[in-house]
Amino acid sequence: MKLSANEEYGLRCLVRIGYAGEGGSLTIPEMSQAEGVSPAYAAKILRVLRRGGFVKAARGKDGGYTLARPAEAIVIGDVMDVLGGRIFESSFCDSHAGQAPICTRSVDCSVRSLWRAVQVAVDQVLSKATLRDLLQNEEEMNTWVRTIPGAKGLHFIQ
Amino acid sequence: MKLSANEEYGLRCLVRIGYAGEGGSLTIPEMSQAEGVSPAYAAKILRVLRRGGFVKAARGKDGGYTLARPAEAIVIGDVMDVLGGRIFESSFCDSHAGQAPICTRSVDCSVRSLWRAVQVAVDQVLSKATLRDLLQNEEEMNTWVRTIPGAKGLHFIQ
DNA sequence: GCTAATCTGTACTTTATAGTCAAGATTACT
DNA sequence: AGTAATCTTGACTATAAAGTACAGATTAGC
Ligand code: FES
Ligand code: FES
Repeated sequence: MKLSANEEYGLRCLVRIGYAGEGGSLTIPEMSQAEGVSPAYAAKILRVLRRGGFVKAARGKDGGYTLARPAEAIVIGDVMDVLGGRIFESSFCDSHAGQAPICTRSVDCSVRSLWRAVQVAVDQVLSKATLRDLLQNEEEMNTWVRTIPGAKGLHFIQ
Repeated sequence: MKLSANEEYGLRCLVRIGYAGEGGSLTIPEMSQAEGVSPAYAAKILRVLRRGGFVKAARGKDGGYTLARPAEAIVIGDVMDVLGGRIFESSFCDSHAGQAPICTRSVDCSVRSLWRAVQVAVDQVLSKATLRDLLQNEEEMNTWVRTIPGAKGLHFIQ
């Protein structure tokens, strides 16, 4: 249950493109230098974002990447699904069922219930965040985070 | 941000040992058959749980694994930390900082703020769950999940 | 002491993820 | 048309995670 490199870098790249604004665009070399990764790797990450429909690319001279939609129309939860999949896929329970009770027939399993609760908790945060929310500084973002309904416990974020 | 195999199997194994009750114990071959994994792999998983201090092992004939503490004293959040680490480790920001703004000096980063919010949301669920809560069937567990403060949105769990 | 059942530790192989490389396709400009 | 800047793709290598193999150590019972 760690963030993958795809998720970390992917979201950062998307934020950088968002910062470029409406008309602005970012090239692979620019992204590479900004994130401190190789151009080839930046290209690979940006491809995932493009195929996910979050950014669009312009080829040729003066080309680059730009947002495919306004920042407020890009839900971070959707981005994360494309970059790194879901925490809990119920297919795991089907394919990894054991012999004895608990998970056997994938029915009546308290563990699965817990995984779903965790997934919902994460979705509550990520489905309410849009790229627009991330295009602000950390302090403003922390203020925003406190507005998430059902996330009262976040008050200890400074 | 997927569940790792360690986390999936590790928690299942712990639940099975918990089911064995106070005096009861489970051997590696038993666990192997129950979970449908090789004995060697079951042993590897159980070692992690043992070194985490959640179960204790008895060697020799009539040996096996048993809980190191009462089920209600085992917090699932602690178990998950041992099995799969945290979602967001701030060390990532330090070691993977780019050149241009946003994450550069690991200050004033809205993305990091979001990761922290996700981590807190997960901790809210996992820090309130004990092994005792998992030693019941799925329906009872779903009822329990709804009692988590700050997780009102979980009502759509059936 | 011997044996069978059990856990323990290290090293190995396999598979998935992370990251690189090189050849090709597109576009703006002249 | 030619050139330079740019994205696109598939295959490649490196590293981490998943899963296996095996020799060794411990204990109960005889
Ligand atoms: S059915 Fe998936 S963890 Fe039990
Ligand atoms: S400082 Fe870590 S994501 Fe920005």
